[in-house]
Amino acid sequence: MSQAAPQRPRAERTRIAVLEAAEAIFAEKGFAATRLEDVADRVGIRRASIVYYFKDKQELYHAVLAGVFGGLLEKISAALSRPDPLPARIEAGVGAWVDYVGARPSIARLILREVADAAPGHRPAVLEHTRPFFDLIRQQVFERDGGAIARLSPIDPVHLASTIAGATVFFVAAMPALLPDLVLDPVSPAHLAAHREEVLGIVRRLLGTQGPRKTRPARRRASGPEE
Amino acid sequence: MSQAAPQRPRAERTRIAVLEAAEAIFAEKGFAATRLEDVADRVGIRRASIVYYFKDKQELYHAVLAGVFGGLLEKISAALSRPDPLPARIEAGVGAWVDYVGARPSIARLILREVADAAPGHRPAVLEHTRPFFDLIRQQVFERDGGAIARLSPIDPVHLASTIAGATVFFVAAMPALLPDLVLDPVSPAHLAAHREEVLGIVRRLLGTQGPRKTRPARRRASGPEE
DNA sequence: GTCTATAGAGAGATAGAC
DNA sequence: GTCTATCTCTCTATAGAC
Repeated sequence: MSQAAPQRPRAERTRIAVLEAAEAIFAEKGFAATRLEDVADRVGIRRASIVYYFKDKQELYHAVLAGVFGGLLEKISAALSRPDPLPARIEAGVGAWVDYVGARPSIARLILREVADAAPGHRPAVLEHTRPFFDLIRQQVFERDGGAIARLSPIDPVHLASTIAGATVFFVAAMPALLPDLVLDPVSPAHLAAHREEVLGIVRRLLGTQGPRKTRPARRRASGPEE
Repeated sequence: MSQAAPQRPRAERTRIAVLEAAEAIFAEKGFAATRLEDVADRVGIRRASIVYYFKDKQELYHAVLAGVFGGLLEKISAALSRPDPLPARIEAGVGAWVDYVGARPSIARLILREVADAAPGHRPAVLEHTRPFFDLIRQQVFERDGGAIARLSPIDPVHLASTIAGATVFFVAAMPALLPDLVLDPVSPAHLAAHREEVLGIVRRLLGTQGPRKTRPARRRASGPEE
C-alpha cells in the first residue's frame, strides 16, 4: 500500500507483470502467434528483459499454465475436500470450476487451445498440469466414502467432466466471440450464475441425483404443441 | 472408377487434395503454426503450387472453413426442415450436428481454435460462415409453427446452442488429448452414439420436454449415501 | 500446372554495455 | 535488472523456367 516500501522487490514485481501479460496474450492469440515483443510492450519493458526471467518462450508459456492450473486445482481441491456427502461435494466442485473460469476467463481460451493442439504424437503441454486433477478426483470422489459414487450412478466420469468442461469454456469464450452484436458479458455475475445453474442441472441429471423437478416440470403430451 | 478417364480434371483433383490436406493441418496445428510446406508435402507437391490455386495462406484457410461449414449447414438444414413437429425437429438437428462432427472431426478443432481466437476488436474468420446458421435456426425453429418454441420452454437458445456445441467439440477433441493413455476413439460408432444420447438428454432437459424418465429414475433420499 | 530460386519480412535468441 | 545491437533461422510470397 505504501509506495516507499514496496512489499515485493522489483524483480518479483516485474516477473509477475510478465506472467500476467503473457497469460492475457497467450490466451488471446495462442502460442505461435504471440510475439514476445507484444508481451514486453504490455509490461512496458523490452523484449530482452523477458528472457532475463524466462529462458525462452516455451518456459514462459509453461509458467503461465502452471499459474493458471495451480490456482484452479486449489479451488477445486478445497471444494471436493469438504466434509459433505457425495453429491453435494461434486456440485461444490463444479461450482468452484465455473466460478474460477468466470473470475479468470483467460483459462477458458488457454484450455480451448491446448485441446485443439493435442494430436496423436504430440503430448500437449497441458498434460503436465492435469495429472493432479485426476489424482484429486480419484481420491475425493472415487475412493472416499468407500466408493459411494458407484451407488449413485454408472455415469462415465470422464464423459461427465468433458461435458462440463466443454460447456463452460465454450460459454465463456464463445458467447462474445460468435455473437459480437450482443452486448453480453458471460462473465457478469448474472450470466455466470445462470450458467452455473444450468451446468449443475446437467450434473444432477447425469448423476441421477436430480430429485423431484421443481423449476421446470416435464410437460406431458396433453396440451403440447405436437400436431 | 476407371483410371483412363478420370472424372475430374487434374487441376480440380489437385485443388481438392490441397483443401483436404489443409483442413487436416490447420485443424491440427492452427493457422499461425501451419506451414504451407507441410500442406504441400502432404499432397506431394511443392509449396509454390499451392499458390497457383489459392492466392495466399489466408485464402486457403477461408476456403477450408467454407467447405467444412458448408457441409455442416447442409446436414443441419436438412434435419430442421423436416415436416415433424418441433421438439423432434430440434432433436434431429442436434443429432445431425453430432454425427457431422463425428464424421469430420477436424471441424471440432477448427471451431475450438476459432472460438479461442475471437477477441474484442478481432472479428474471427468463422463469423462469415456462421450467419447462415443463425438464419436457419430463426426460420426453422423460431418463426415456423407460429412460435411454438416459446410455448415449449423459456430457455435461451444461444445458451442451449453454446452448451451443445461446447460439449460435442470438447468431447471429440479433448478425450484423446487429455487421456492419451486410454485407447479410446470418441468418433467410434459406440462412443459417438453414447455422446449423442447424452446431448439429447441435455437438450430435452433444457427444453423441458424430457417426459417421464425411464432409463435412470431419480433416486429419492430413502437409501442414498447421504449421511 | 508444377517446378526452382530468391527476395524480404518477422521474430526468437544471444552478447554485451550500462 | 534493463537496455541496444545483432545474429540467425524460418516461412511467406514472388519471379520466372519448363
